[in-house]
Amino acid sequence: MEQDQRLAYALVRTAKTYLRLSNLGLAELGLQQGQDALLRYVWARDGLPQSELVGCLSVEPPTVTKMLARLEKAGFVKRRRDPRFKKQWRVYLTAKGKQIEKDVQAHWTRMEARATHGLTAAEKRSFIETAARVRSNLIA
Amino acid sequence: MEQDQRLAYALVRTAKTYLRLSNLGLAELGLQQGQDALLRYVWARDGLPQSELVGCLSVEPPTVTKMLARLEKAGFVKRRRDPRFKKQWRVYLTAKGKQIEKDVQAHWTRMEARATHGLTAAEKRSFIETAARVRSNLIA
DNA sequence: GCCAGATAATTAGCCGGCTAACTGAATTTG
DNA sequence: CAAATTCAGTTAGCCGGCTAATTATCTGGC
Repeated sequence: MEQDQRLAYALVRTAKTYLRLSNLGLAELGLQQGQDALLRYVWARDGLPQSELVGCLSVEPPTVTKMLARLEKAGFVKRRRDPRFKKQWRVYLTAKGKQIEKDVQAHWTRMEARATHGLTAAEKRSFIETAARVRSNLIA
Repeated sequence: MEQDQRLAYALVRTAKTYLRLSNLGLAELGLQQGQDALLRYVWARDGLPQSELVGCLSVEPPTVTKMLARLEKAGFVKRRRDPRFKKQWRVYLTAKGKQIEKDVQAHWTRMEARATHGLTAAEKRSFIETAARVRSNLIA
């Protein structure tokens, strides 16, 4: 079909395929869908404000509220009000949240190897660069 | 961050950005999220069986059930049982469903132009081809 | 012909995403 | 200082996606 000539179609279809497969691995670690994406930022900076997650994840505030509620319920993070700036919540890792980091990173590494199998370094670099240009076209 | 060197990260992030923007345009036409993707197959073959949509969209049966229920409620399609093969439902366009086709295709064309702005034909082709290889790596 | 198994679709219930409308805290401004 | 505004986060409710379990309809083998 002519649709198959569209970059957008290839992009979205491939991303969906990736996410579907990736979620299987995450489920084995006790995580759902985009929870790894959120944890990534908490691993990088323990205690970051909730509002910053909204920015990092490019997602709306209610989405973060729900995700954190579930991650907290599942025992990966806990939230505390900032004592000086009380309208703000900060997100902290629990022991369980810290422990799972290396498993998730191993999962990402495995997924990346599988996705890029048979690509040269140049092909991979070129794909990433084009994706970045497409994204900035869309944001502009 | 090192994450930015991963193809998968670039892929998923760009696709999300695309979908978010695309949905704004679809909303103006009275459609939601993936409803255009489903309609595409009905435009190509009016009266196709519901089960075929499951295959085309690479999605699970309950997802199609829900999407069709909403598209039907919104008046874009109607479903009829196959008279000979009664366990199967077929999906037909309404007048409204037919009318909207050209608007959606114009939307896709606009989005594609915006996404690929500044890319050469070769860059675009190369991106699509790499995406296809990544996808087949993941499916295998 | 009849019963077992495969197949088409549905229901219930969960998660991630959104918008709209709201609460409560902090800051700006008259 | 008080009122208005802006900002952080929540709640409700919708949609697209999933899995698990169920219903209804074929199809095959005995």
